[in-house]
Amino acid sequence: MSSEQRKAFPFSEFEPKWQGEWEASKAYRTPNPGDADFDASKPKYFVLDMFPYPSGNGLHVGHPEGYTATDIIGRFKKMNGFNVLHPMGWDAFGLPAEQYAIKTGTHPRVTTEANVANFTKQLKSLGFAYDWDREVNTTDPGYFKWTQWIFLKLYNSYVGDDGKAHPISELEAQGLSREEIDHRRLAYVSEAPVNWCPQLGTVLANEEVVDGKSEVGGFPVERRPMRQWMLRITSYAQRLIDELDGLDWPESIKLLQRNWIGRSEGAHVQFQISNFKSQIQVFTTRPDTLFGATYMVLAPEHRLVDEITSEEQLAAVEEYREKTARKSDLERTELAKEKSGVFTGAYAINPVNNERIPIWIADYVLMGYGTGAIMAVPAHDERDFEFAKKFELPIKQVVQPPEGHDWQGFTDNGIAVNSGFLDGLSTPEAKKKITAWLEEKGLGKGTTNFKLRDWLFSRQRYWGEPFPIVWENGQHRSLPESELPLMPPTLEDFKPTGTPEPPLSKATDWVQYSATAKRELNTMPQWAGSCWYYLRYCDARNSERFVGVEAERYWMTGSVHGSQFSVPGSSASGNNREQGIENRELRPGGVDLYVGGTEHAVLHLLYARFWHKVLFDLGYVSTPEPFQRLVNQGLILGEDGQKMSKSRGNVVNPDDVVREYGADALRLYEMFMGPLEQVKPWSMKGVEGVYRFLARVWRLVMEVDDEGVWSLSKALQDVPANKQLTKALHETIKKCGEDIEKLSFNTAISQMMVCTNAFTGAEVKPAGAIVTFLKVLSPFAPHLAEELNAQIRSQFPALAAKRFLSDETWPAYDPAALIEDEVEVVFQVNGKLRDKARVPIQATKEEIEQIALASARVQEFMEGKPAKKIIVVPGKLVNVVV
RNA sequence: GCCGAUGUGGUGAAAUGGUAAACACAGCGGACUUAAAAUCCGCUGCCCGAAAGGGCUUACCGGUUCGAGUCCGGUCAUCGGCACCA
Repeated sequence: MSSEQRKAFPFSEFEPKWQGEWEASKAYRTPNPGDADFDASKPKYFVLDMFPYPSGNGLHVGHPEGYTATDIIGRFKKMNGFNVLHPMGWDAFGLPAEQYAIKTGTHPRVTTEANVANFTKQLKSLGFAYDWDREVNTTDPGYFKWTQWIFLKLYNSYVGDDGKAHPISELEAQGLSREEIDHRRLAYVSEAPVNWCPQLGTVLANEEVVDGKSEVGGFPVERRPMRQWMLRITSYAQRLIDELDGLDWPESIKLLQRNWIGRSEGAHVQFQISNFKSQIQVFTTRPDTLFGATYMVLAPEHRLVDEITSEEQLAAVEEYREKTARKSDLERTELAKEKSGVFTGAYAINPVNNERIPIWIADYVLMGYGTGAIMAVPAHDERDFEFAKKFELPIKQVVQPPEGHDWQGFTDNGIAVNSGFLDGLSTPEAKKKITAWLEEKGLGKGTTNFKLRDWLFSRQRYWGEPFPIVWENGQHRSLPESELPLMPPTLEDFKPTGTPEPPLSKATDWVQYSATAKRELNTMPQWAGSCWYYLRYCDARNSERFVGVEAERYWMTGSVHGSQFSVPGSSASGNNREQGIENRELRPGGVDLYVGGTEHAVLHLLYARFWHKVLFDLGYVSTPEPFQRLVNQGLILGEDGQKMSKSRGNVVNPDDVVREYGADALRLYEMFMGPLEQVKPWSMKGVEGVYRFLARVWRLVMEVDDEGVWSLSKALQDVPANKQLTKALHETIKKCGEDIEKLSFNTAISQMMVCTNAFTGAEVKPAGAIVTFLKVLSPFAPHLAEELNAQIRSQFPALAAKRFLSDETWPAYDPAALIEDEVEVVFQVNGKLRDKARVPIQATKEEIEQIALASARVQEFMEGKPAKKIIVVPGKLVNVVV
């Protein structure tokens, strides 16, 4: 549609006008506790979007999907008397900005600023009710000062026996040595094999490596040992699993996190190495199969390999180790099907039967999980089974499967056989008994293992938060808080060095902290800033603290007074959940609703929960969990049903849609497409459909003359709505209110369409009822609703909202208006629909039954047989069974 | 391989165990118009039938129920996640 063509309603005039008025009057400013206009009697509602990375491509149609959903909820809650916190900000550190900067030579701060300006303009053109005074930007020194501050909290904390974070000073008081303390810090330095990506010139977290390639860019990743900063997230593994229980998250996302953390129960078992002093410790989830262990496998990198390898096997072992080391992770997983390995020449003693069993090395045993060594039970483990077949190692049955299963490769529960004192026990019983036996003999111990590894937290980048750490005499120490924020150096050349040496090394002056101390050269990963931004929104301009005490308490718990949490996690148990919803103080999460994509299920959402728990343990926040309710919006596909991408040419630009159909149409369409959580394809025809709907609403109030000038419709009058319109209106108030709570926006919109169609058919338009309708419409299409309200106010000042519709109260529906005198009841014979009739609403069951039996069509299908049974559902149906 | 989600008209979809397909899109017909666009009104799951009407229909098979898109068991397909985790 060209711009010359007349628009169905002048959205391009009134949308910017209202955006300007809302901004000028700070219509969506949200006062904090302590502000003069703060109303402590109102409940709070914190509705959060996953803040965007301001990329150079600008807004994608996927962004407004979640943002419109939260905007509708926020506006609705405000009209229902809540103090609503609905903020927006920028996750602006990160690889793409730096990659772009390297390519173009423009400083990342410059491109980031330009991108933020563009995103801001785009978001403002959509009329979201954000409190822009609370805007945060992770690259702002006033923000990353506190990211660095939280890092110092991690650096200066350890996890005690109670499973909670404590200040490191407690260990100092106990007289622990410097080395012992460094060993316990939540942020620590480790020299370990890490994921190094040569093309990106940085290391990556496990979570950022997909199929052996970098998540950003898809470049190969290799493992190499490097000195890196790690965060001890594994200390929180159990709590990160347990405390999911109290959260209103999709079960699938909870499961994804549980699987990622990967808890498994089993035992550590010690195996003596024959003719050596050393022992091999293995982790197994099946200690009950110990009698079936016929060989052992060490990871090729295992430190005992050097010690135990025999002369004859030395060459073969060395060759195999080198070959494995050269393999990238990708190759190691791709070749997973074919087992490989080499005998070390050494033997271990099986502690239960003193049998000598060979020790092999093989790359199917991973150094990073468990102890990097396994006892192989080929009869009852698929991988061991394959390996044993290939290398002709003995396979010994120790579990009797149920009827009809082959014991070879049987991995489920059964009955222990050939297992001495375990014989006849079921698998769970045998596990218990052997674990007790091992513990008694000092040969092993029941243990829990997690797949989750500690979080690799340093990157060799320029565009990230510098660590507030200096090195002196080979030791690290933290900067005092007074030196925060630690600004990055102003580098002209921020390109990677081509070696693992970070680019900050080029800032030689900056690096030299003092005559004897140098700064840490790594920077933090992009996730750092997004781990706590929701807290900053509560008090975004606070320069004294990362978030004010009262602001945090109010927005996270709703309480203006003390915190209710004394024992972390205890309130998060399933039993308290129902109560917790009643009594919001008992809910573990602070943010009432968090909407964003699934792609953050295990990255951002896990990291943020971890930081939040540390801050909670240390007493800096009031809730054990950050996000109470999480909703994932579904991906929007291109018109061709494929994922939108430049190469496919199916990308829809929200700016184009706003230009041609207006912001309200874009908002409404994205909500009308289907359920929020569903994946759904874009359709421009669909946009036109909601655009037509908005035009119909417009024409309820406005009419056009021959010159194309719009004026208030003469059909609009100050008269009460008739019974039929009143019913349509009140049904709409009811259904939209309920649907918004359920996030069922598509059905709310269809109800508004039904209502509008009813009003369109009426000759006289009752102005008061239309204003009520506009209130219901306003969270969805705020510009149109505001404009029509203002138009109506010009002639019927008593009927319209005085200032903005968002200041109005959500209308109440009258249940009496919904009731009709007569209802249609359907008559079934043997469950098949045969007739219908309108009956008075107060008709008794007996009366309805009589009407049904009197129906000629019912009688015809009863074929003269007597009714065996008659089911009457008042107001609905009668089913006659013959 | 394991885990999860989803299967309803030509399309997006709707349906507290109670009239399947609301609301839209597309299509068809009509009104207005010199004409078109826009707007307004009507029709539109499939099969048989001139019609009245009848039969069938929520991926497939079976079960529970007076009654199943909805609940239970099984099968298949698509999408997403994880994947040598001992």
